[in-house]
Amino acid sequence: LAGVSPTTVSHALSGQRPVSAATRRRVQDAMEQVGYSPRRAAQNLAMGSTRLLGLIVPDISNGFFAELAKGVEEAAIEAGYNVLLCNSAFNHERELLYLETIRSRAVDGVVYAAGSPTSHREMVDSLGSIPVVLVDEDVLGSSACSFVSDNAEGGRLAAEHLIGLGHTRAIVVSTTGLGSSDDRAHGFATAWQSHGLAGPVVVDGDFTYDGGYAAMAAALGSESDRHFSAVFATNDLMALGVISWLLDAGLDVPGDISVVGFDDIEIAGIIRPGLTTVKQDVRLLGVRAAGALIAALAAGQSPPPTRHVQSVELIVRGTTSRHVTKESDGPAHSSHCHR
Amino acid sequence: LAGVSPTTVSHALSGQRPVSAATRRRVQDAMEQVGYSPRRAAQNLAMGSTRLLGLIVPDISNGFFAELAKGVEEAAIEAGYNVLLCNSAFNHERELLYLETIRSRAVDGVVYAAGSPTSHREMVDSLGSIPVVLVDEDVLGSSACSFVSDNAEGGRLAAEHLIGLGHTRAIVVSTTGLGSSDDRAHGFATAWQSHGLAGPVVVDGDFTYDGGYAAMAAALGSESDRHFSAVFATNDLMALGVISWLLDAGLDVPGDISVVGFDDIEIAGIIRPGLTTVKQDVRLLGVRAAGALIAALAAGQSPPPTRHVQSVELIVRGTTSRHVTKESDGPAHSSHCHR
DNA sequence: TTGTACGCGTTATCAT
DNA sequence: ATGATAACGCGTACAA
Repeated sequence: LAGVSPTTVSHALSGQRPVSAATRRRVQDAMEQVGYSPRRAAQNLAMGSTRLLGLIVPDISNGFFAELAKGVEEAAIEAGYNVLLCNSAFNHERELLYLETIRSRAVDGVVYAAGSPTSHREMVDSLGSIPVVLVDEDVLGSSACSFVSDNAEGGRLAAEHLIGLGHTRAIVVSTTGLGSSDDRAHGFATAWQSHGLAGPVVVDGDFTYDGGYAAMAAALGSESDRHFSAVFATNDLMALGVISWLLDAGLDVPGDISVVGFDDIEIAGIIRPGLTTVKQDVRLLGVRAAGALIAALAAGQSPPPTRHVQSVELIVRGTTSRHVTKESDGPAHSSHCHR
Repeated sequence: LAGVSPTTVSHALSGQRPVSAATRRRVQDAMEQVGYSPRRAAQNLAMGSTRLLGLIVPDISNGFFAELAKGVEEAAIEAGYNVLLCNSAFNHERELLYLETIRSRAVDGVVYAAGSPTSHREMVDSLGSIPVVLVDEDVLGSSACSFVSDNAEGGRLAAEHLIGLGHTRAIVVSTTGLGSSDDRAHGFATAWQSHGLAGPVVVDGDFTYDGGYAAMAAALGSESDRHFSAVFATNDLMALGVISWLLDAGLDVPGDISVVGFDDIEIAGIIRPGLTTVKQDVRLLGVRAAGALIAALAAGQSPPPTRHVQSVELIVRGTTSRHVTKESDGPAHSSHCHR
């Protein structure tokens, strides 16, 4: 060193106790000279805290989780934390491996975006006393702090929008079993029925572009039973798949069928016509989730088991239009509905 | 503990020296009972290695870097490493902060995707002896190991494709100063000129959808000097912006103008017509970069300063078509070209 | 205002 | 095949 004891160096940096200005200068100069910086590993060992946050996501290359990661990182760096990227790749073994990593690295807290409805409970429990916040998906039976978008409200907004345009028959393309998707579908159906309309048919499909395409194909490919003029897909990628299928089937969007999505991903505003969708601010969800976690950490506690619901917004673009009842509105046999 | 010395416990786990089967069992049982797992911080301190990789990206929510992160994580976890997410947000101060983080956390190695042409050299140098691999962008004057897609070849493929379709006049929308974009534009121009065609006009624009749109607007909005039938944009988002502008200007794609992009992002295959583009495998780029880094780490060295170039592939979709010279091929005053 | 001594949990070295 | 001891680098209670 340059003149003083290790103790003084430590306090000069942490400010935990008074250090004379002259001494502090000498310490800082010495640091500059040798390019010294405290080794985190040693600090961890001495203090018990790592200032490291674990971020568990199923697929970081998925735009949703990438956006979430951005928000989490933002809040983390702001508070002097770093983020350990844990990509479970929808693989349970990988998830368990990361659980072990999180324990052995003594991560201070975890932001857990499960992304699929499998065995969350077990995961959350096995974190033991490590503080966790859940994002996007609630975990049944677990009293953990969670941050979700108002999925049901989003479904309701989509329904009200379509109803306002005169639509009376719709189908919903949703990924059954996925909490967020179910909530969106349920919110849509509830609003739909509250207007005295016949409950929308729910079609199951993967939470992807192909899933949306396949769902439409499976539900409507063989039969010509198109008693609907609108589709609500529980995410934008599915909605794009739905639109592709409709176009391939020779139908016009929104001329024949209106389509509403969910998320407001970048493509939604790029395609022509633009996709009408329910926008959720995923980055902000990440910022808030990590913020709550960090606040709890600062207080030496786990975050309170509150369910934080973030509002969503309907973005009206070009894939929805007023429904007009016309002769060509469906296959011949459906016209008896209008008698 | 349960019966033996700390030394034996350590060796029972590491296998660094023979331990009797009975003893190993007792150790394992004891571990299960108390849910013990070695604290990484202490291992770091004792061994000097953290098995942590730093991943520096400018924007994790950008599909390119998210995909890259996925590949890096994959290779890392495979080799028992973890990934520290460093999102610089295109902010130099943030980048310096992360540099300090990387040093203090004693990260074993760094995967550095600079993403912009500012001050890389300084960054790489200040990492000191920490092994680095560069991804996507080379760093001038730095003899670091780098992994890039064959950008020039991609540009060439795009040019050859358009030339094969009979196009003779093209413009290139590129982000000047961005190495990868410049390489793509240069590869295109070189191939173009090698066929004796008049060099393509290069228009500058941000590396985004809006950048592509604005570039077209700036270059062609006021004048009607459309002496071209094809556009090569150096990434897909820009290409989408270009297409949007063309459509807004009342032009047909590919009827009037053919458009080629670069990257093959998901949207490219979703939009109608599909975007003809040059595909690069970003995930694989990440896997290879991290793999080389880890291999070097295992050998106790820095990765050799080789420039690894990964091949790219032309994906022909619907935004390119044969160029036919017709009356309506341009504004009236341009027809004198055909005399 | 500064210094001393100890502990954090693990591994390397040497000894048995 | 196992045990004892000394680091690793830092924070902090305690003493000065």
